[in-house]
Amino acid sequence: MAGRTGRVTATDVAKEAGVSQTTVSYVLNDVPHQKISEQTRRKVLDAVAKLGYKPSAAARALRLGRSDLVLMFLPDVPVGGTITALVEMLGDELERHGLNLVTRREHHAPLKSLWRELMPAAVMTAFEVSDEDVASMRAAGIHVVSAGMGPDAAPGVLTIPQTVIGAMQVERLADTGHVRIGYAAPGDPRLRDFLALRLEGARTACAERGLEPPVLLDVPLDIAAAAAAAEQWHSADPAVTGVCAYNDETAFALLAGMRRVGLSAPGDLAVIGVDNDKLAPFAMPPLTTIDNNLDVVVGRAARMIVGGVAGRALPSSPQVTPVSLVVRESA
Amino acid sequence: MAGRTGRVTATDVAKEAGVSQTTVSYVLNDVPHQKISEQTRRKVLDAVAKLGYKPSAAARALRLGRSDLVLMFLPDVPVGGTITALVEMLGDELERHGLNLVTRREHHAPLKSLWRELMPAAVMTAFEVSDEDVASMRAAGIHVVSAGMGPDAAPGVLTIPQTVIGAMQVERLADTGHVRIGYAAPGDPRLRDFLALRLEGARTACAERGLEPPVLLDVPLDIAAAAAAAEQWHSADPAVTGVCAYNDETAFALLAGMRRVGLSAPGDLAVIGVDNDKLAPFAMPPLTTIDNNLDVVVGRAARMIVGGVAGRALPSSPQVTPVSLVVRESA
DNA sequence: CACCCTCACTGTTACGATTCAGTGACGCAC
DNA sequence: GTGCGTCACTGAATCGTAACAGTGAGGGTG
Repeated sequence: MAGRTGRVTATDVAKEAGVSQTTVSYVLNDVPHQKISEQTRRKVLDAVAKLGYKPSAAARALRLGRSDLVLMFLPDVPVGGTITALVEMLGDELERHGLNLVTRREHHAPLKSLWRELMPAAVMTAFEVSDEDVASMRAAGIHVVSAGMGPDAAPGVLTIPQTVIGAMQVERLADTGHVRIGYAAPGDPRLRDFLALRLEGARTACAERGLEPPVLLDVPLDIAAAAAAAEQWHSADPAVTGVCAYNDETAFALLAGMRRVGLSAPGDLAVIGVDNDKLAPFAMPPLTTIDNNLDVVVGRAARMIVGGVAGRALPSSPQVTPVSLVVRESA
Repeated sequence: MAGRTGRVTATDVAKEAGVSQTTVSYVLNDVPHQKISEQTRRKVLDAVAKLGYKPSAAARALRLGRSDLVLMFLPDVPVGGTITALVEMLGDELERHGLNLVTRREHHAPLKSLWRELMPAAVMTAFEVSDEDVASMRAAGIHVVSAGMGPDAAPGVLTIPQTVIGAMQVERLADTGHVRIGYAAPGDPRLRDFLALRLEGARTACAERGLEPPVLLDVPLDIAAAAAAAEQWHSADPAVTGVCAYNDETAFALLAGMRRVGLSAPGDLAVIGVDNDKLAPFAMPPLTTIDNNLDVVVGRAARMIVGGVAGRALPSSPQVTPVSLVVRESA
């Protein structure tokens, strides 16, 4: 049955079923304009089951010129948090459609080298990629789905509107009576791009409400440093009474720093995070935050990727994900 | 230069360099017993650079009978937390050696079907796999690295000793004067296997110290439920004064529940977690926990995988990862 | 009964890499 | 000057699948 390599091939199945290897391929791929009798189809399927045949992904990829891999390029941000969850969810979803997700950090491999090697069915980028790169990938028959973070909702681009996040934070604080707003930036410089957009959203929202622009301070993941920032906001004149944190991590650090210097939320300083971290409900006090609805993003991304691979065109309508406010007690 | 497919092949490089395609392959793979003159080598390398040639992973995989993919089977535990970080780190590490990590949940695809399709260079399993499966993978030339969680340190198996974690938690509590110990189990039934081992470790440690076995209560990720559990421990007779939490998440929930009913840590109830979550220092009070040193695990796993693929034998010595106590304030 | 279709298949090639088995050219020994 | 051994390459087979280009059998038409 199997050759000396031990692998069961389509030829083995053909022999077992008493048909040609071509027929096996036609049956398994449900080739549109090929008529296969029910009887033959059954024989082939039985042989497949009996021998436990699994087509070789490598041979298929070589023949088709593209693999069943989906390549995801990630921005070079610290591990953990939102992106990791996104990867996890997307991987699960693609798996259901027979695709395999492989992730890659932006800085490690220059885009170009990798996609030429792997010939992925699709590429998903979670950061800005040059139009030139996108064009050459598209030319090679690869479906490219981009996740933008800006406010620009280009057709076929999946957008998580970072500016809206910042704006929504400010609005919550303004709605609860705060007029002097602070912004807690993460220490990590790799988050610069995200920070810039969220901050811009916050600034714009302040302007729209007739408030001063937010007072920006770094809040690294360190209690002492966070405490210093808290004091600085609290003792400013006029005092900052509400702070937008870059994310929940930063918010946790800030809350811890506040405790260190005897400040409490939301009384002395209201704090609102971003991400709706699993631990957010257990913060002291429970953390009010912005949920970026990753499940929606993942669902859409998966649909665009799977659809694209199946030959359907990308949606031309903007794909902006809604973000939502989760009110708890800290703001 | 390139065929009608647009792809630059080794044949294109050969033509450009004025040598045979075989020679190109020899140069690029540094084939041991083939003598290639420096001049020819240079010509080939120049042509490669000029054309931007990248070997096709699919063709290589077909020929070699194995791809550059590393397949990782994960237990079906909730997303987030330790395992996700491990995947992230391992992916980065393998990438440095030209390998691509693909993850798969235990429940989705039965092991067998996937490895036959992908012909991975190695398979890493983070849970128990039947010896039969391992044997057939090994027979197919795939390197299998298993991460066990039990106390058994089989040769070639990477072990994160879950029992030691539970024991270490108890020891910390006992060392700080606690004699009546509680154990906070997570609500999620999918964590059952891990729970059983950690709990067993805790039980054994209690016995060795001459303490009663730990009082087990469920602490789901819900403040009210956690509060109830906290009161139950606190009002027991004799009272439980120190609790081992299944992980940091559970510990956060417990601490939040305790606040709800006016109990504080470590005074009324000392709490010790597991995982050394990024947010652990910012808990109220800062969370004492067990660090399972994932970086060490990842380093070893990567070394075993890369070594195995390169043909080196697996280390025969036990590969038990040290876990360590991180003392903060909650216990 | 010659012609053309459709049906239900089969023979063969191509995808792009690795690698076994040569093959001239050259040097050296006897 | 024949024999032998390196050296530095090249030709061709091979991996397993997809799909193009047939092919014989059977049926309907004029």
